[in-house]
This record gives sequence, C-alpha cells and structure tokens, in this order.
Amino acid sequence: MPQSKSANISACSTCNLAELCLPVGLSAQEMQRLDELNMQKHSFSRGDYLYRSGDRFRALFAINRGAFKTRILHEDGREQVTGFQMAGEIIGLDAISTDRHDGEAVALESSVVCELPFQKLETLSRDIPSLQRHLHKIMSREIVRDQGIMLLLGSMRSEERVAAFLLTLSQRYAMRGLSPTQFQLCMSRQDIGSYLGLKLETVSRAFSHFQDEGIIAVKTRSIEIIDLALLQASINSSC
Amino acid sequence: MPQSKSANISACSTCNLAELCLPVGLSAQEMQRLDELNMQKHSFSRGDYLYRSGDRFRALFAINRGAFKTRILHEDGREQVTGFQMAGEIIGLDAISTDRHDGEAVALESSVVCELPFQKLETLSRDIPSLQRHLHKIMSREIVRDQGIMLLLGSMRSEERVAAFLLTLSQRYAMRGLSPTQFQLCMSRQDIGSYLGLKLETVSRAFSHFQDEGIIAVKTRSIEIIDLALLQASINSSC
DNA sequence: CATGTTTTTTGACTCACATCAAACCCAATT
DNA sequence: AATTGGGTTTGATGTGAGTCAAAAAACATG
Repeated sequence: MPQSKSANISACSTCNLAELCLPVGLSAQEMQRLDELNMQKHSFSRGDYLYRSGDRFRALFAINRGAFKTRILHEDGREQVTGFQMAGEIIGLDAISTDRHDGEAVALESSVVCELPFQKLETLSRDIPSLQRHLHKIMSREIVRDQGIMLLLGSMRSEERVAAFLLTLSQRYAMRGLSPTQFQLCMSRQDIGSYLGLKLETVSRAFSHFQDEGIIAVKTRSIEIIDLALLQASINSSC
Repeated sequence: MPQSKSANISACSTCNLAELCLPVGLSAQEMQRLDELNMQKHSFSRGDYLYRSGDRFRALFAINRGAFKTRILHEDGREQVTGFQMAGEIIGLDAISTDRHDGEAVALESSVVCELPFQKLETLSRDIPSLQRHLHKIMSREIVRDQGIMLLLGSMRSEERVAAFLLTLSQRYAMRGLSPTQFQLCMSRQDIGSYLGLKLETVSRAFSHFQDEGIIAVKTRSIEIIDLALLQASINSSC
C-alpha cells in the first residue's frame, strides 16, 4: 500500500491539465516496479504497455517527460487511439481503465509513444477530499475533450480533422510555455490517423496539402505552423 | 437555493446508470420553474431546450420518464448528438455543461427528445461526500461510454454503427426490465445519424438492409430484433 | 376527412477517403 | 559502403457513404 503522506495540492503553473501536484510518494514495491521498468528500458519502445497492476491502472501518473497515448482495444483486434498525453498532464484514471461498456469488454490501455520516465503521483485515494475535487475537474475536462473529439470524428472531413489536431497541439504547447508554431510531433502518422479516424496516408496527404498551400512546413516529425489564421480557417471553410 | 436535506443515497435497482437516489428536493423557485415547464407542455417538442440557468446546467437530473439527448454545438452551427439519456438515467453534469475546449466555445446542451417530465435530484453540492463518490462512477462511465463512441466513430462503417447502436439500446432496455428485442425508438433518424456520424439516409438504408436480411423488423419508430446473434455478428463480420 | 407538414424511404449520381502498391527517406547495423 | 527495416510520401484505382431529388408514409390540423 502507498505510504500515506500529507497531500500537497495546489494549482501548478507548469502542469496544464493537472492542476494537481503531490510530492512523489512511492511505496517500496512501486519503487521496485519502477526500477524494473527502468531496467528494461530497452524493451520499452513505441507500442509497449506501460504499467498495469492486474488488468487495470491503479494510480494516477503525472507525466514528467515524454508522451503517451491512450487507446481502446476491441476484442477483435481493432484499436483506436483516444488521446495523447504529454508532459505535465495526467494519465491513468483508475476507474476508467478497465470496465465493461455495453456488455463488451473494452480495455483501456496506455502505451508509450515517446520516452518513458514518469512519476507516480498518488493512488486515487478516496479519503483526500481536495484530491477528489481536482479529480472532478480532470474528469470533466476529459469528458469535454472526448466530446470535442466526437464532434471531430462525427462531422469533420479529413483536412479539417488534421487542422484541428495541429491547432490543439499548438495550444497545448503554448500552455506549457513552448513554441506554439514550431514543435515536434511525438507520434506516428499511424497513431494520428487512428486518433482522427483516418488512414495514415490520408494524414500524410493532408500534411502535404497544407504544406503546398504554405500553411505549414512539415519535415517528417517537425512541424512549423506558418499561417495560423489560415489553419484556423481551414476548419470552417470547407463545411 | 435548494433546501438542504439529508441525502439518502443508495444503489437503486430501477435506475441503471444512476445508482444514486435522493429524495426529490426542489426549492420553491425550482418547483415554480418545473410548473412553468409543465404549463407549457405543448410548447415542448423535439428539439426544444430543456432547462438552463444562465448558460449552464447547474444540477443533476434523474430522468423519470421520457428521453433526452445531449449534444454539442459548434459556433458555426454544426451540432453533434453525443448521447441519448433515457428514463432512470442521469442528465446535466454541471461541470461539463459549458466549457472552453481547446479555445473554442463549445456549448453542451440538452434538448427534449420525447416527453418531458423529470425530477431534479440535487445540485452538485461539494459537501456531500457520498454523492461525490457516486458522481465519480457516473463520470467514469460517461468517459467509458464516450470512448466507446469514439471507437465507433473512428473505426466502424455505417452498418456496424447502426448495429452497435441497436444493440446498446437493446441492452439498456433489458437493464431496465423492458423487452430487449422489441422497443420504440425515441429519436429521429436525423438524431441517430448525428450520434453515429452518419447521414439520416444512411441510417435508413442500414435499417432497410437489416430488415431485408431478416435481422430486424422496422416500422418507422418500432424496432423488433429478430436475430440478435446475427446483429451482433454484423458488427465484426464486415471488418 | 381533406390538407399541409414532417419524417422516412428509395434511387441515381458523385466524391472523399480507403485501398493497394511502389518509391523514398532516414537511422541503425553489418 | 551496402543492407535492412520502419516510417513516410505519392500515385492509381475502387468503393462506401454523402448528396440531391422525389416519392411514400406518418403525423398534425382545421
């Protein structure tokens, strides 16, 4: 069990999604597990699973460095990336990790997209009311985010989706004090496609097209947004 | 303000999503508002707004009778139905009602799909810890549900989506002790389409096709599932 | 019951995206 | 320098679902 320590929760300027800072309090066995993971560092590559106790995540993690993706796995092998989590954000909401949805087993998993280091924050303990309240915010935001993606998946066409994707990335970087117009993608075209409900070729074509239009400059994983306004516009114009 | 009364929370066998029962505690003005709504009963039709204080829902409602839809509105007029809530379920999570998502104003609204009567449950009061805990479950489930829809929107084709939709409806009715094979749709093809990311014609065609196959029997809003196994199969087969 | 309105169905056509396939780039390995 | 392999780009082609349109059915109204 995690060593109980006084929770130290405060709005955190560097964590955008989080707003939730706790001293890192790892139990002995969790420390050991972390070590194991670090030991096997080389076996960790894109697509590998992160950390599961049993068949569900039991804790919240604040991502220190690197980026992760969350995805849903259908039993028939279909998978969908449901989000990308970057440094300063939260991953692994306990309650939603594994659950039955409409009678079908839906496994929610996290896999490494980029690098791996992370910090265990705190197990989702029922008895820290202020943590709970923050959790509400996080979950609410998760829902709002999901609903946004639903809008995207349900009613946008390919280039609009890619534009929207780039813009949200841009904003997330901006929130973290990084350049909103020049950044590295930390996920493959494949993953972007899965996230946006598109095939990787379509994503690539969208990038190329935006580049031809002079809206962005792409060099594989490096993105520079040249005309942010045009990118914005390309979401609404074509509909 | 709502009259504070002792919360009486317990697992509720008739409420499937809820698991949350409170004595109906309406304040005077809320009672009045409810009366107003009942007065104007005839002015309520599909698509009308339900109940908003300011521009956000301030309370949780347990739906007593009828059905509602939740949707997102984009400023450019685009809308997407994000879910259907039926009797015995919960509607109107405060925190997510109106929020900024990725810098764009996204309004979450509820509109009446079928009939209107509802009961106010309790304002989302921070000071009832057991309510909070239940809220977690509800929100978790909301997230899981959303993620399922994302899977659907992202990687299923039209007939699979419609099949999945019918199956979840079936299960929800079953959970409520109603017939899982014979029920009335309480939403238009349009709404189903919006929910599934399809056009209404496509939904109609899917229904017709399933009917031709002898899997279901459709008569406008009346659905009978004839071969549940085949319906199940049609989700996986075509992929 | 006749009439107007909305919802649903059906058909013909089009187009955006998926699919298939080949070439390319870049980094790691030998 | 040559090889291998994953990720990316690009092109040619096919198809599922959108679009447009019109008829039919369901529903509402006087």
